[in-house]
Amino acid sequence: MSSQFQAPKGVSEYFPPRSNAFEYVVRTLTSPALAAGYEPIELPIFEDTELFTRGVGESTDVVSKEMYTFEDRGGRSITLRPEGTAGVMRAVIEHNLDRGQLPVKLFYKGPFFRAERPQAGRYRQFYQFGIEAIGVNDPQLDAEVIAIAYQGYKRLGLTNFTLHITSLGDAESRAKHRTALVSFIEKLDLDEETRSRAAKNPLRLFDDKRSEIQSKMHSAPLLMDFLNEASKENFVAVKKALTAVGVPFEVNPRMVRGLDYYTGTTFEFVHSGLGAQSGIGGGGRYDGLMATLGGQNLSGIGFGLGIDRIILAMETEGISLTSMKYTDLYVVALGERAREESFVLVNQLRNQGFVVEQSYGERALKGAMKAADKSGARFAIVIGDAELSSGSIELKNMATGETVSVTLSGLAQTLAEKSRLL
RNA sequence: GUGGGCGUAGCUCAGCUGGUAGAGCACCCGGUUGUGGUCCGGGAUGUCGCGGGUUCGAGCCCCGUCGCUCACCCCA
Repeated sequence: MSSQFQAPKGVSEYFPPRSNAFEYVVRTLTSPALAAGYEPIELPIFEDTELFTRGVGESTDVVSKEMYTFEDRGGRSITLRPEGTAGVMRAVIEHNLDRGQLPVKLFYKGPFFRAERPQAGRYRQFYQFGIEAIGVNDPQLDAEVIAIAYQGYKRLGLTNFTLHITSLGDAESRAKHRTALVSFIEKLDLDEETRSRAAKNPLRLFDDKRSEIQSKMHSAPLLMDFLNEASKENFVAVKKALTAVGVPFEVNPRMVRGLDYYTGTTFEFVHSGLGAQSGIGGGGRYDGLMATLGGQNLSGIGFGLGIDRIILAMETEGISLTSMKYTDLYVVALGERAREESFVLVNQLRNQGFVVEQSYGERALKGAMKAADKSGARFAIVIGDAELSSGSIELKNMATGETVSVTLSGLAQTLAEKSRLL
């Protein structure tokens, strides 16, 4: 029980049966993105540290205290990626992906790293699925990105979640609001730490969970009320498009995102069954990011969805996660000669596309059948000397217990027919 | 970085005011010379997180330490 090595603190790990859910979730989230023409991009897990300090923003907690940063052997400062968008933008700029048809539509998945104190749904290594659509600023594209996330959650069977959206407007709107908000906050009685947080980004105070802060912020000026005409129209168009495709949302003018690059439409999916870390995904538009990183001045929009939290959410909703393993046939062989022959048979069936498992070694038949049951296989066969000489086997339906006689040579055919029936 | 809770079998946990370590599940074998799920019988499994202290005696009390966990800040 006291194993010599333990996984590093706060990492999420997946092993059977739960790992089946992990693969399934990633696959399911990917399909709506594929349906909308997004293409995969595979990127490094570590990047030049400056990519994040400049892209994500020095004032964010992510950059100022949560990055895994180290020096490589060449004396370069390297950081394990804490989020996905900055790396995607770097690759787009570096490889000139934005020189052709726009928008560039990409999706990615993989591990991300933040050196935080772990808690329920928060890990130091966690997994995200994300998409980015770069180079076009169209409210329909905003709605498309949000709808892709929404469809992913729905396909997984999730229901207890809410989509919060707001608009941070354009630079002009934000500047006006910031002035008003800062002068409002100056008049508040705040502790030193909170005040310094507000100095970095005054919007952060909207997101403070402490009730005394919330009540003080109750009458704070909302960015929503400072949107200029263009920003307002844009937000109306996004909402209209979402409604048109049946994506329900709640406008939440107090919503704040943790990364500094967001502008315009921002959104967050919140699940009700998760405890303190309830965000299962979020994203938004980023107007200045690409230029900040040395590329063209193109706008983009994207999201990141937390695979770990989605799996937790599915578990709290009682969505069955362990039944995602699928096996057509379990083969039990009795005796030396039968084991040799059945090994060949099993391989043939696998090559024909069936999912086939088998028993190994000499096992008691009862135990082997139990293993067949545990495997979740839909059918099982037993092969011994009798079957080899007669060429006929009993194909057993594990759910009903019924058996039918089939010839060894006709097994694949029969299996294929039975599969089609179910 | 700050605060709470918890470390006993593979898993979930019980263990009285200190007196020789338990249950359920899972696993293996058998009841049924070759057909799983239910039932019955049998079997294997523990540095009681680690180190020290108190005591005739510590899983239990005290100190330290490590780990896990939940929450705050923040976020997927």
